[in-house]
Amino acid sequence: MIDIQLLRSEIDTVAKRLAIRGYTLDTAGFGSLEEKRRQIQTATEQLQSQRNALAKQIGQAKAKKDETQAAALMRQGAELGEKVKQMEAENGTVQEELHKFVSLIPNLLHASVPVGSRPEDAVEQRRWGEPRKFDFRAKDHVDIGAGLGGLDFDTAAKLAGARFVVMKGAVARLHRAIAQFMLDTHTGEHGYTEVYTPYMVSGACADGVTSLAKFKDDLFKIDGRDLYLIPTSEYSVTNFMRDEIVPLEKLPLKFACHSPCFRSEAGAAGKDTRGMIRNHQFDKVELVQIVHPAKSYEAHEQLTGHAETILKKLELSHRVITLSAGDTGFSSAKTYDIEVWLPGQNAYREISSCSNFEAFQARRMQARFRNEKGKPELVHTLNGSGLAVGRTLIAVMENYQRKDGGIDIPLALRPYMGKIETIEPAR
RNA sequence: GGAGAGGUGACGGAGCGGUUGAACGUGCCGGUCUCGAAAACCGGAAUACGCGCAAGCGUAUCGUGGGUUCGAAUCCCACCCUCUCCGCCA
Repeated sequence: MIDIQLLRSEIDTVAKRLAIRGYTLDTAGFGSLEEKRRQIQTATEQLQSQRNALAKQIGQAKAKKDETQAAALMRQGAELGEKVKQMEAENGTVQEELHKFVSLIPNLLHASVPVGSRPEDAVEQRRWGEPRKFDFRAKDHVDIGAGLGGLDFDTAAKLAGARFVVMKGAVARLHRAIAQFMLDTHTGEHGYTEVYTPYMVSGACADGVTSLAKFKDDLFKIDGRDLYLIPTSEYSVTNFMRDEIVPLEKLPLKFACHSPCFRSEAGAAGKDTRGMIRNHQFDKVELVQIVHPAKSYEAHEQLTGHAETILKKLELSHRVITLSAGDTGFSSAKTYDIEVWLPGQNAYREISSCSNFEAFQARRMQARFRNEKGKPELVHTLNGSGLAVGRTLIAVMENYQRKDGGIDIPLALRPYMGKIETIEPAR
């Protein structure tokens, strides 16, 4: 949520900044809603004040045993009470309306975010390694997986329909090894605390990290309950801070979480339907940081670096881009995507998204710290994939494939794979 | 799933229909004392919002949401959560 005070005091500036990301702020609509709110709230509070004063007088009259006086005042109170109730209801409605209006506004972008709304408007920050060259025609992970007997989309479809996968044997183990490797790296070398969380969260938590009203169609909801399957553990982990005020010295908080992620992919019909690039269920190791507002951009660079480390250790060529204004997510002020080279697609594809949300999420979930003056202040929140496990598996399979259909295990993963150094094609 | 107990400020813990935003204690901040510290004593300190140039005034908040009442932390209802016992279970 953006700061409503800012909306009140500098609406034109806010509108201009939102326009950069292609969002048209209804300034007139806000103005009239805000005016209405001002009137109703003031009127309500005045009535409440009258009611409270009257109640106090009645109390005093009763204390003095002046029953006549008390009875007269109580008649007045009954009348006033009705008015108060009506006004309070009206006030509740307008406050809710205003809150809804504001909560649907996306975050303001950082000044360094490239203008534009197309993917091509993203700015490449850096590139690491060379796309691997093969002296044979490189296959994609679907064909490699079939050859290894390790990826089975037919069985998955039988179980749950499209966009799922069944992994078997050494490939399933490799998938597990990748997750372990990531967690160990982030906890052992980057100072993150490993956490395990619920895979379902309440609607309030979902609304804490983004707009539930806007994005509920992307989530799987538990039938008849206020519970959603997490589309990323950002949903569970960031909400550790919901309604909390932590001491200054606790910051920064750094959490790493391995979890499955569930996404309905409602708007992705026909996109990336082959293989396991875009599934309803995938594993991810998520990095979450809760930091002092003055440190969030520094933390953003570090967190992105932590995610990149995984790819470097796996010797996978990748690049880092700053998403364009139009592509930056609803809650984010600035996002770096890390894209890994996929020979099967002959392209760099997203494997991590690292965002600084500034106080946007913190304001939604009232996540605060006690600042240098001892006053509560909103924290800044960040997160990034470190990395998507399924897509990393794809990258490993495609980049480490051999002409005979087998794959080599990257050195960094071998400690997690027993004595296995390769996965050989199925007979 | 059944039976019971309970959810109050940073924490412990009173209050159980009326000057209670909330006693008291601990912790915290400032001061007195001290060479310094401890102890003792004095004082201060919640959050959000509204109106106002400001001083200030007002409103809301005692798990959440409703209700009763002139007035609710206190009474009633529903829900959530925690604890104890029983049952069941990975």
